[in-house]
Amino acid sequence: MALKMNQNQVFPNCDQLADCFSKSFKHLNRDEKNLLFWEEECELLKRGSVIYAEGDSARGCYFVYSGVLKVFKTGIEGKEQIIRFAKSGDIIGFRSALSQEPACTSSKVIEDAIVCFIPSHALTKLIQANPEFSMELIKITCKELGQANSYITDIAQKSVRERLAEVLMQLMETFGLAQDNTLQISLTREELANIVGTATESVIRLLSEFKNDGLIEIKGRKIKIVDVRALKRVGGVY
Amino acid sequence: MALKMNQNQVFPNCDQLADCFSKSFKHLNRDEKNLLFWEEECELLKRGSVIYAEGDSARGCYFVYSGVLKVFKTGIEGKEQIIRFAKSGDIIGFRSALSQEPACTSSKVIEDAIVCFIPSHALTKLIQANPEFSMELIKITCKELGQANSYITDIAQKSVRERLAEVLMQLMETFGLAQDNTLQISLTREELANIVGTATESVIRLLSEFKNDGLIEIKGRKIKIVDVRALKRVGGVY
DNA sequence: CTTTATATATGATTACAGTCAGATTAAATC
DNA sequence: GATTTAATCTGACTGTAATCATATATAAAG
Repeated sequence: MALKMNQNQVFPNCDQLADCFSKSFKHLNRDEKNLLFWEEECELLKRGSVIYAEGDSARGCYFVYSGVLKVFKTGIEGKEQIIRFAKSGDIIGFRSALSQEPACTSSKVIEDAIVCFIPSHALTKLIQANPEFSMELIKITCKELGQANSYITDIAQKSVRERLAEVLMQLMETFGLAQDNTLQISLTREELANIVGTATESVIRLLSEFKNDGLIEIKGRKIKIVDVRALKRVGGVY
Repeated sequence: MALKMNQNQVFPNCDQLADCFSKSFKHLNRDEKNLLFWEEECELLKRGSVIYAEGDSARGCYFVYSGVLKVFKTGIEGKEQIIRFAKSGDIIGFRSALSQEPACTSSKVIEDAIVCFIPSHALTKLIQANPEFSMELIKITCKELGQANSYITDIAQKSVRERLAEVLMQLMETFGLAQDNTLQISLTREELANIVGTATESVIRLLSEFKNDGLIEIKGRKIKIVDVRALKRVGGVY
């Protein structure tokens, strides 16, 4: 499965990984970064590849060097609920790596990604050795928890229409817009539905309503954000 | 607001607090527990009291010695979404204490509680000094995150009927049953609705359906669990 | 004990969104 | 480029659960 980076120069070296890691974790010295990326078990993964799946007992976690992943749970009759996305600089799967419990989410590639495996022992050693790192890990987890709690409230109280508008705004925040105001991430209607927590058909209908109302423009999977203010109003985002 | 414990003997002393704390955090020595509870800022709070509210900038977090609290977010038109409960041995509010951001949830007393304030600096000092404590905090947060993710999936995919049955099972897990199989927590119908994420009327209707189907018995706010297997089946809990 | 407020209960109505079915288009694969 | 597969779209129908209205019961307050 895993390919050593030196087999192919598309893979980043230890320093490049460490630089990228510093986007999220600032309090690591050179030795500590070397510890994390010593084994340099990088993989180049194409759209659709599975990084780990619900129930897997993890021997480590994964650092995303490039590309985009979705983290999701599999619910009733296999329907995915997308929990979050991970992009360059993010770590995924450290929950089960640390608690030594089976993974409670799965992770798949949305945009071709380079992912680096970090063994549990390296992560644990860092927590032992570096309190600032622990603190950052706690803060990252707390932030995710805060977002999860917000999403519980939204999904429980807002309509599908409101949630879809909100999700478009979140995607704009997370992935940004191109020069032509197009979302820098392209998802299938089904994936959008699996974020919003609704049926694919509902997303299709609502997207064309948004188009008719002049809020967005659609070219296939590319969504152009036309009226941010109106979308935020629809989504109840302030 | 805060009352020193030595003013009134209903309050626990430092050792009692430390013992209770050890239910959740096992890797603390005597000195570290003393650090946490040195100030012993305990409060006795009655049902309905607010511990902290959304938007508050916290100077610390709270340790629950006894009683039950609800942690919730305030959504559309003031409707509460209950995120979780906290009981003896739990800490609440450390997210905003550590990140120095305003609280993103509120917390209210459900059953009269004794709560002890832990200042941010004590918590931070412990994280600096004790990696095992950091690890426990990370694991606790991760566990909460896992539960939040499950709940997102449930609320997005299950019916109100299924979710109510599931919530009853969760309450049974968390608070246990008395000798007569009655849930050891009594909530208003509105509070139940604010966990499930539905209207109060729907909870009322579904509870009496469950009663007619022989799954539960109701005496006011006391809910007697009659048929666990059937409730789990309805809730899709396995 | 009486009054007021809050919680619970039930009915009637509406509407949002899910499901099912079929048609069309786009994307992969050979 | 042809074939297969997957994704998108549209329509019709259904059902769950929200809302509104009102009655009753229970708890809190005077």
